[in-house]
Amino acid sequence: MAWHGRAQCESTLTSGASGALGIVVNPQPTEAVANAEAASPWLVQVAVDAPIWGVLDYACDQEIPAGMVVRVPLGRQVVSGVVLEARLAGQPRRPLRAVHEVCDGLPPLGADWIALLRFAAEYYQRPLGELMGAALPGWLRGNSAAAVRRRLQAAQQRRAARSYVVNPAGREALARSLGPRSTALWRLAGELGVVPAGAAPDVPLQAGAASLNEAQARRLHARGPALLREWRAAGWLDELEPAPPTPPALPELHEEQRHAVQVLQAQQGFAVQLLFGVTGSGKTEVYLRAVQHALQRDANAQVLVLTPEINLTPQLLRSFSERFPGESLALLHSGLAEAERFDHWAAAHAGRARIVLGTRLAVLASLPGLALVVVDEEHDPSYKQQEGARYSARDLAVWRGRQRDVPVLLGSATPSLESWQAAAGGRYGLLRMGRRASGALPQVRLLPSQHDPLLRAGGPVGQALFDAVMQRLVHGEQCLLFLNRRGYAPVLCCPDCGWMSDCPHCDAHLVFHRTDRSLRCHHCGHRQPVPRACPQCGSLDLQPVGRGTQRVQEALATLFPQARIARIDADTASRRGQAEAGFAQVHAGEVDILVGTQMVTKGHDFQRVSLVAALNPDAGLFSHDPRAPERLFAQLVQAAGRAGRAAGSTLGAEMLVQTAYPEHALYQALQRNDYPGFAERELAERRRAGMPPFSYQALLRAEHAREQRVQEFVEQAAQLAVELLGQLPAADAPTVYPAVPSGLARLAGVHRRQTLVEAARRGALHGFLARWRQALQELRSGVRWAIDVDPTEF
DNA sequence: ATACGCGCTTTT
DNA sequence: AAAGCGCGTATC
Repeated sequence: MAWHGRAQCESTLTSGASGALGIVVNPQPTEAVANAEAASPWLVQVAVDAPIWGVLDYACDQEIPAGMVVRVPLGRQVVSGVVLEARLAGQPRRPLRAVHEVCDGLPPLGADWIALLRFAAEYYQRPLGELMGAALPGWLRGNSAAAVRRRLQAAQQRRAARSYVVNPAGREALARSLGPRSTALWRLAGELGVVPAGAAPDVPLQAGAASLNEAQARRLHARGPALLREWRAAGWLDELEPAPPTPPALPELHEEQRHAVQVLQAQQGFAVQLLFGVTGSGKTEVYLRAVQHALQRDANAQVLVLTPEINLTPQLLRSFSERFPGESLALLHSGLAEAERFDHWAAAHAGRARIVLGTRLAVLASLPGLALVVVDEEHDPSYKQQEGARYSARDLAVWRGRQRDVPVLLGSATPSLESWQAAAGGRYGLLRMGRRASGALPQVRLLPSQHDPLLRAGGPVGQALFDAVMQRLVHGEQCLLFLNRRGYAPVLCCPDCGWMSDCPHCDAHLVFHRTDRSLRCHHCGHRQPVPRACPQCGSLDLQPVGRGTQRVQEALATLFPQARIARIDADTASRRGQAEAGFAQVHAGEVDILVGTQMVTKGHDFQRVSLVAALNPDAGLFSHDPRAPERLFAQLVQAAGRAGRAAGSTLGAEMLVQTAYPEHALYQALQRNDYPGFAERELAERRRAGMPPFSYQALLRAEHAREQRVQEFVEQAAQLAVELLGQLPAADAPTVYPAVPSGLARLAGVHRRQTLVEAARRGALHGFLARWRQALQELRSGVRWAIDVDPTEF
């Protein structure tokens, strides 16, 4: 299909500003307002990324198929949008602006992709254009059709890049032909291992340096690829045939894996399997086999593999690229540079990338050949987007599976209660893997903190934990200690007048950071120097209260003077790669004790760590957030998984929990390694309280700098809700709870309120939400608000 | 989002 | 009177 890049050129009167006297006659280039019937008979509906609820109408001189990406004028800028529909229109009611150009290099987005986004927009109560903006790579928004074409072409050339090696005859001939000068050409030749005659190769050639591909050559010299081809034509170079990838030997499956793989391979069409496997039970191998099966079945098949933010880094990626060396793999996550992400997105959209590995945003990618969806660590909270369109990537993954009638595989050692309940109810299949493939699960020991002398004296480590750590040190094994507070102390306090270091913008304490003597707000980023004296009474005796990772590190240095102690948290990891460097130190055995926040419990397997300890996890037991217990359980299980892969541990792997509530059911279940028991209790509680997954929730979140304005807004919202509920059948009507201040009632100087809505049926909730949202929009309140469907944070 | 206009306040 | 800015509104 031949699409002209320029659908309808704007007739820019460039001469408008150049009158003889230099008088600006028409400072704005006059745009074609395309209402002339003959020129632009087509009316195109376009979704653009702006907080606009409807779609926008543009004029065009040709039909454009649905799904095409177009550039359209919006206000005074030109942005990218997606064509939803084009039709021959009569006289438009008012003059329409013209489609600027069509991104003809991109194949149109498929009807299934548009249906996915329509669904997500409706379900999460957000504008379609906004969802599309989140789904399309940001690079597309700001670049012209020509730039898109160039970028696609460059990627094409990179793929086609051939590699060359110099042959024995060519070595001398090439050296002679180059002459003594032209350093640029010599750089190319040097890369091929050709040295000037007589020059002593003082730098030994690196292995592999003798082959050069066209992409590398381009970086060395603008005409690099052309030169390589010339030299090839002269017979000096040989083209290196890409070695056909050798399929790696497959590891033996253990019994549970074999069963899981068997079930997955027998699956036809849409079905969700929940792979409940303890840490180290070999879930990844099951994913790999399922992916392999899907790819083998159909040459056009694509698989989507989702992973939580942190886990993307090395391990899963390596597993996939090693297992499928010949397949094109696209990565989609926010860490990629914008243009690079576009390349990966385009590879997925073209169907070329057969494996698409990414974080939550990847669930919105265009995948014309989607044949399998895998969601690793499906319980992970990072699958829920917490701003803008607050979608759940896991839920949308399941939706996509149903839409395409393909299997979905959810994996976790601690499944979400939603998925667990779905499996219990038979809606999902359940595949259990309870055996660790290598080594035993760590023993969990609960250490009562209540009457511990060391803890009472204010230390971070009780007697039992001290002894345990000491033992590991003696045996040369590593320990990992974590707590969820970074900084030195969570608050600075004046013992004389009771003053506390509070954030001027948030309802939170300023955290004392000793290294740079600052007080910092971990919520809004506010930062100020530590006052010399109490700002309220002038006392010089300000005391740090509580413990953060810095203070723990300091205390440990005193307790274990012989140990090498490292700390990894958001502070030490502020600069890129610094965390990786810290992890590398641990791997290399240069560290005896690693202190950190939750950060250290994710993603990394430490071969020589045999003891993991949670210093004070009790806060998760009594939070007002109903999801705190399941998050705590998942975190502790995940942390435990960091230990005990140690093959050579003499003491055996242990997970220690310092707690004032060793009898608490959560810890008891943890100790028995009994996720099902924990889930059953939690679900019973949820059922009793009528909470999800036994009901469906949405949260109206509202915020404004002036407290009164938010308050008025939530009151009006409640009033509107009452009116709407009166119109709905009573049996079905959702419950609208009174508005309450959000968890952090004031954040960065903004006051926040929230209103919970709950219904027994999803349909009832959505019927209400759509109307409520519309009514709230019509208020034009000036208060920032949003509806969070299936909220996970309160 | 981004930009603009309106009406109010503050500044000159 | 001019400049400044908080707020509401439209973007096709």
